[in-house]
Amino acid sequence: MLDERKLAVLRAIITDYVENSEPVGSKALVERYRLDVSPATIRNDMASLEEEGYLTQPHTSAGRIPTDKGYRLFVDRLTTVKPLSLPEKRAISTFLGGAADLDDVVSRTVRLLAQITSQVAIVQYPIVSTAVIRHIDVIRLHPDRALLLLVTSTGRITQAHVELPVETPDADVEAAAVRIGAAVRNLTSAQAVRALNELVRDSASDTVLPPVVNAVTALLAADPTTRVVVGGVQNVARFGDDFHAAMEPVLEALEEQVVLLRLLGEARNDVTVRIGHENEHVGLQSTSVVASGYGMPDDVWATLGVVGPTRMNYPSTMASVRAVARYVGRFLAEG
Amino acid sequence: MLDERKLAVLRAIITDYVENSEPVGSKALVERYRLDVSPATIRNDMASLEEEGYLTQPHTSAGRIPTDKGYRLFVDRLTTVKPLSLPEKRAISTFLGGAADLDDVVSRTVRLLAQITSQVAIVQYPIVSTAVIRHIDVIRLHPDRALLLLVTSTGRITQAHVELPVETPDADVEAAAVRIGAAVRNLTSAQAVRALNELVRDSASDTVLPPVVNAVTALLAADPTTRVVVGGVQNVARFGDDFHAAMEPVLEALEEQVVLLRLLGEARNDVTVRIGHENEHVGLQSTSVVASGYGMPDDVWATLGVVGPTRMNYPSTMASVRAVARYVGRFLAEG
DNA sequence: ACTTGGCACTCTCAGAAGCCGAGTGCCAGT
DNA sequence: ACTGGCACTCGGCTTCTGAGAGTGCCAAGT
Repeated sequence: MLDERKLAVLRAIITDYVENSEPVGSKALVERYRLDVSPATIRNDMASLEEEGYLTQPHTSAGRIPTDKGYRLFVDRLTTVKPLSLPEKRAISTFLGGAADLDDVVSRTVRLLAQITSQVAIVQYPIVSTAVIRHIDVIRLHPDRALLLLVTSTGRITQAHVELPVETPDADVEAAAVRIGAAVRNLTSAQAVRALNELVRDSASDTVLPPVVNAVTALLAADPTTRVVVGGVQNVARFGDDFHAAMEPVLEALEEQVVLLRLLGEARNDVTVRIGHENEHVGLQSTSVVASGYGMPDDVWATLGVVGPTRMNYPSTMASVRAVARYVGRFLAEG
Repeated sequence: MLDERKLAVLRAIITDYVENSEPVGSKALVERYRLDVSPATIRNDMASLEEEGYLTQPHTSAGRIPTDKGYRLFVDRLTTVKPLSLPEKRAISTFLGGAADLDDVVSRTVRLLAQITSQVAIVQYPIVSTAVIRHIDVIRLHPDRALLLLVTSTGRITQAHVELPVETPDADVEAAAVRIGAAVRNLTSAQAVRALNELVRDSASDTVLPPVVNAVTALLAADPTTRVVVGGVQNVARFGDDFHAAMEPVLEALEEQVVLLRLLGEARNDVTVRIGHENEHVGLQSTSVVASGYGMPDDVWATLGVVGPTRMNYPSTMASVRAVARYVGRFLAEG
């Protein structure tokens, strides 16, 4: 059903459509791409491709445009992600190089991604559970309440409130903090939870320890504040003329942390693409998402990616996302 | 030059234009608003108002629309900010009531503001310098580097890195942290800086104290991380049909923290309005900004506000911004 | 001096008509 | 299996037209 030439035709149509945003016809196709056959032949191929759902016509007797299915085939079989050029790599490296702390790394990354892809960038903060705990701190703000701080090796700070028995002396609180700190330092989230369980078992009499430990465990386990940062929203305005209508739902979706987290999907250390209707969220069904996990090899910390129109340059976007993901992972692993 | 009736005409035109987004003519005006004169009379007044720069015509023989100057007069002299209704007040109160920590308060506020005004909301984090220091912490991440944490009474956490002499024992670092903490606890930023100066003077021999103190002072003084949060960006899509062109620069401006901070302006505890070209930023000259400081009476912590089209409902927007600012201030003062 | 009705004028907008051209599908011929 | 030819379709652009809304101005009325 799909011989070589038909695939070439599909590839050419997508390339052309991505570049010019106009339905592409048989004649223009043979002129611009060296297909070495006549327009009539191409027409037959196009009709066949349309039959099978890879192409569609906006209206009778206009050119063809790719469907989501067409893009999918293109991404899966017709393209290879080219590595970035040396200057591009160097640009990424220097741009990230100046980062001071974790916030800075994330915000630089999101700006960088948005800029080099001209799309909307999304970066998830590294997940605490795969990093190592550096420090725990309990700060008494009120007689009956304390602030719990947790610092990880990636520089990330999470916090929670702890209710305390009112009459607890400050010294006891401090002692509890010290004990917990000693117990979990340099452990991963999973190890820390185990260590804390033991700690509580060994000191059942203590009144301060349990509430604090519970709070720490909750922070470690649920990791409820997994944050997502968005950048380059202004690029939505450039998604295309046909986008002016569908713009509001897209902007709306980008405001919802939950939607974004779902969008990035489960983390994997390679580039994944979700095209048009493959996205669950209705507001984003005329967009595509290109995402990638980042972290160390075999240890994914979080995901980053971009959102753009389905009519996007997939090879170059995928290359950019992959490159940025690798650099960020490497950068965080070092510092 | 501006008798009562002309002002009434201007008010009617703005009211009508805000509602219908269409240039308004003399006939429609006398029909919809009880002006008790003939269209011809209104025409004379309109011509005069145009002469003086309060109105303009999109093209000859269309109706008139207000200029920035017209809106300015309207805001300054033709409107009074009405207090919100009881249900509205209650809605604000319950929406903010459930907030857990500072981040939560800010994010709820920005969502609330965006929703009730249908515009883009901007909320600045409370400035550290007017709050009181609750806790200071120094966490050694590397032999030559430590993380400095600063927690204020509003629950805000700021951080910085400190370079340390490599051979410093952990105990010294801890001791320095304790001394500094004791010196500045429950002081405002300004008081703390003074206290730290004394501390350094009294212990000139110490090698650890100075770098840490310097870092703390820098955090307190420069307050470089004054953050701004934006929400309701999807509302830009509703600013109006004529906005599709000017949309990208607006979105771009909303991404720049610096621009936003400038936009909110110096904090004052009442509502200020900046209309169209009164904004410095070129991308925002077809928008208006309604902002207000918030905090305790006579003690402004930060600013919040909304960005919308110049053709907005000023009285209701101003009322909403004022109400939210007051509630947030009160809420933070209590908790 | 202000207000009003009348009137001529301007200019946009919506719809109709018509042409152009790009593109298609199909068929017969190589 | 490919190609050239041909009839056909249909959206987009231009032009034209009429309708309608709105204006500015003037002369007359209060």
